[in-house]
Order: sequence, then C-alpha cells, then structure tokens
Amino acid sequence: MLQAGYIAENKEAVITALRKKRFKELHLVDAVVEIDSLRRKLKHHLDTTLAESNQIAREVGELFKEGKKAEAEQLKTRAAELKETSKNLNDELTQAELQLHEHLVLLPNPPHASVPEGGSPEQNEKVAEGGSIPTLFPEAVPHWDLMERYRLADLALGVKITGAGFPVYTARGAKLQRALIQFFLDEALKAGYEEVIPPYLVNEETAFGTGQLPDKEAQMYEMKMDKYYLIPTAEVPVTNIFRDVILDEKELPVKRAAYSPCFRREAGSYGKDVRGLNRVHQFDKVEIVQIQHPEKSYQTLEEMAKHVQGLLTQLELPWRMMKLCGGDMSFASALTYDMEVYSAAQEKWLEVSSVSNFETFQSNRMKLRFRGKDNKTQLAHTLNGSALALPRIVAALLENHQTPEGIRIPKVLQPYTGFEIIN
RNA sequence: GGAGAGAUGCCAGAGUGGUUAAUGGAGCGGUUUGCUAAACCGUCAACGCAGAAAUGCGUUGCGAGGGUUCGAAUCCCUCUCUCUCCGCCA
Repeated sequence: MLQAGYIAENKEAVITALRKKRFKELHLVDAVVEIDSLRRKLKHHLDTTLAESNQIAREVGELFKEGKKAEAEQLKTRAAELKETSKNLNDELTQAELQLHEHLVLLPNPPHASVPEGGSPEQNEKVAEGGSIPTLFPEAVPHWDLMERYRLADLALGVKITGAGFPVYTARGAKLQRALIQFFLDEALKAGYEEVIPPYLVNEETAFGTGQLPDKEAQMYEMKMDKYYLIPTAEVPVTNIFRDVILDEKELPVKRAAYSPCFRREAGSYGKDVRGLNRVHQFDKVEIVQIQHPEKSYQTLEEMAKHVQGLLTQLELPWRMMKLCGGDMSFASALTYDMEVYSAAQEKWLEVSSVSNFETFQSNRMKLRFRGKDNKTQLAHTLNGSALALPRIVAALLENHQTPEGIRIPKVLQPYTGFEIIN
C-alpha cells in the first residue's frame, strides 16, 4: 500500500510505473489524490472546531468554580452547536478515510525503475545462471515415475486422505524432505539469519499486513469458525512479527529464517503443469525475511539472491535467475528475482524460489518503522525469499541426478540423509 | 467449559468528572569533560495547518468500539485480550 501523500506528490511517476505492471484501473490514482485532499480539508475543519470546543469546556469549568452559573449556561449553548458540527465533520472524515483506504489497497506496488517492460514470462530477463544441464541416459524418466519406483512419495494416497495435491512422502522420500529442510535452515543460520517457528494459522490483520488480504482470499485456506487462514508462506507470520513495531536504526537489518509448511489453494491453475510435485496444495519451505534500511534494501536483495544461488549450486542443480518483467510480477513486489532450475526429464525450467523487495508496500500496511539518527520514524523496507521450497527441488534432484544405478544424493546432503544413493 | 481479577507511553507506575497523562527508569540527541562516569537540558505515536527547512501551532491517543456530559483515563454499554484458581486434555 502506498501512502496517499506520496501519490499526490508523484502522481505522474506512479501512473507510469503502474502501467509497466499492466495495471488497468489507473483512474484510482486520481481518485486517491482527490479523496486525500478532501480528507485533509475535513480534518483541518474538524480540528479547528474541536479546538474551540476544548476552549469553551475550559471556560465553563472556570465559570463554575467562580460560581457564575448564568454565564456558564450561555456558553453551553454554543458548545452544543459545536458538538453538532464536529459530530457531522467527524462522520464525514471517517467516511473519507474509509474510502481512501478502500482505494489505496487496490493499487499495486509500482515496480522499481530497473524492471523490464513486458506482459508475460517470455519477457523476463535472465540476469544470472549457474551449473550445467546434464545429459541423461536414454531410459531417464520424470520424477513422478521415480517417486513411484523408489517409493518416495504417494500422490494417490494423499488423494485418499485429503485430496489432489497433498502428497504423502514415504520412507527415504520423507527423510529426504527432512534432510533438505535441515540443510536449508543450517545454511540460513550460517548466513546470519535467526530462526523462528511461527504459527501456521494467522488472523485477518496479519494476512492484510503482507498483502494477502483483501482480494486474495481465494488463494488461502480459511478456518471459517475462527476467521483464521492457513499460511501460504512463512513470510506472512514472520514479517508480521514486526507489525506496529518501531525498530532502532541500529537493529537493521533484521534477518529471520523460518521453516513452515505452506498451504495454497492454487485456484484456477488446474490442468497445466500440475503433474507430480510441480504444483501441490501443501508443501514445505524455508523462508528468509529481512527488514532493511531503504538505502540498503537493493543491496540486500542481491545478497539474498546470492544466498539462494549458493543453495542451488551446492545441490548441483542447473539454475538461472530471472528478473521478472512488470506484467509478471506480484501485486506487492517492487522487484522480483525468480530462481528456476532445469528439470532434465521434463525438459523445462521450474520456478523454485522467488526473492523480492517490497520496499514500503508491506511496511506501510503493517506500520513497520525504524527510528533514525534524527529521531524521526520512517517506514522500513521488507524483503523475502524462498530458500528454498521443497517439491520442485525434489523433482529436479530426482530427475537430474538419476543414473541407471539409482538416484545420486548430492554430497552436501549426504550427512543429512544418511544415504548416498536411492536405489 | 466454570469463577474471579485486570489492561495507562519503550518499561515501571500514580491518577474515581475540570486547564498540560504525575513521578521514576531505559534508549536517543545535546551541553559540560583530556577520556570514562556523573550532572544538566531536550526528545521518544498519529494526523492536520503554516514553513524551503529547522520548527511552531492545533487535534487525536490511557486495550477496541459506542454512549452520557459544556468537559471522560475516570461514569455506562458491547467486544477483544491477559493473568489467577477449578475442570478437561497432548
């Protein structure tokens, strides 16, 4: 959510930026400016009225003390008038504030200047790559066949217990999950992140803070009776730890890492790329979150991207980093890098991580600020990234490391799995 | 699930209808100082108006929302949360 004052001062720049994101409802920008100016007028008027009321109340008190009843009564009439006026003004102001808020939450975050033009994933820009694409032996198969052959995960069993998209990991498949989680967490700790284990259900305010609400209800599982939502990512509870918090500048950057299961309804995505572990409703992920000074946040974004690249390299997977074009970015992000790994058996790139800088978009919603040297508070920047999400990593590991003898486990994982090959 | 107590600023804590949320402490900034400590001064939320800015003025803020009153931290109603005891329970 942008600040109304910022929009009023940078209207043209905001419109241009939003256009890059392929945002259509540009009239909202004008509406925001207009409503905000009305709000300020009302506020000014109300403040003046209340100032007079307060003045009168003080005088009435004095008069009563001095025993001048008649004069006091006279002032009371004036006070009653003012009360009526201020009540009306207050109603109008509340109305304007509400309307302003309703408009503001519909505006996406304007993308960073370096974001490429474009409306679809083809226009994303490759900015880095690593590893090499393996040449598989002729009998190589996709991960869903491998999972079955080596009893690593059972999708049909998940359907029986819950529904499609809820895999049951079994035997060495389950251990591999645990090994990856542990490895990712250990790497995050080495990189200076502090670990947290957050709740997996969140309330409405929390879902609003990171931008899931309003509007994206359909992507989350909801507990109707208590109005809680199952988290789609640990980003939501972890970032909201700092909702309504004023940090000291010296505490920045705040670095947190959390493992959590993630729950996503993925409404409207059926039929395409959903085979095996490519798209599931419940999956495990280690998330890294940073809260950073606005002047350093882009530097931090690069650092986070490097961290993720390091993980992929250690897992011996071929990867590339894409800078998302305006039209492919999420609502809340100002700049997003997607990490993709090549799935040799499916012959396509799978998105395994998304690292984003949200600038003040989330912090404004959450009122997450820091106090600088000048003792003034200002909004902090929030960033987060998957480091990493498991299912597609597992898919890529199985496919890329398969040999006629079995699936080779990368060296860094062996201490965690306790086995070197799945056969 | 039952009963009781409570919620005041960054923290502690006073305040039962009358100007300004007392007082103490922490943090930060400043003055003083050879350095440290200490002392002293200031500051520590949001919004509005004026100003290039420093800043000044005003309004709001005592868990949330409503009400009574010229005037509410204080009185009334609704809700939320916390703590204590009992019951149940991994």
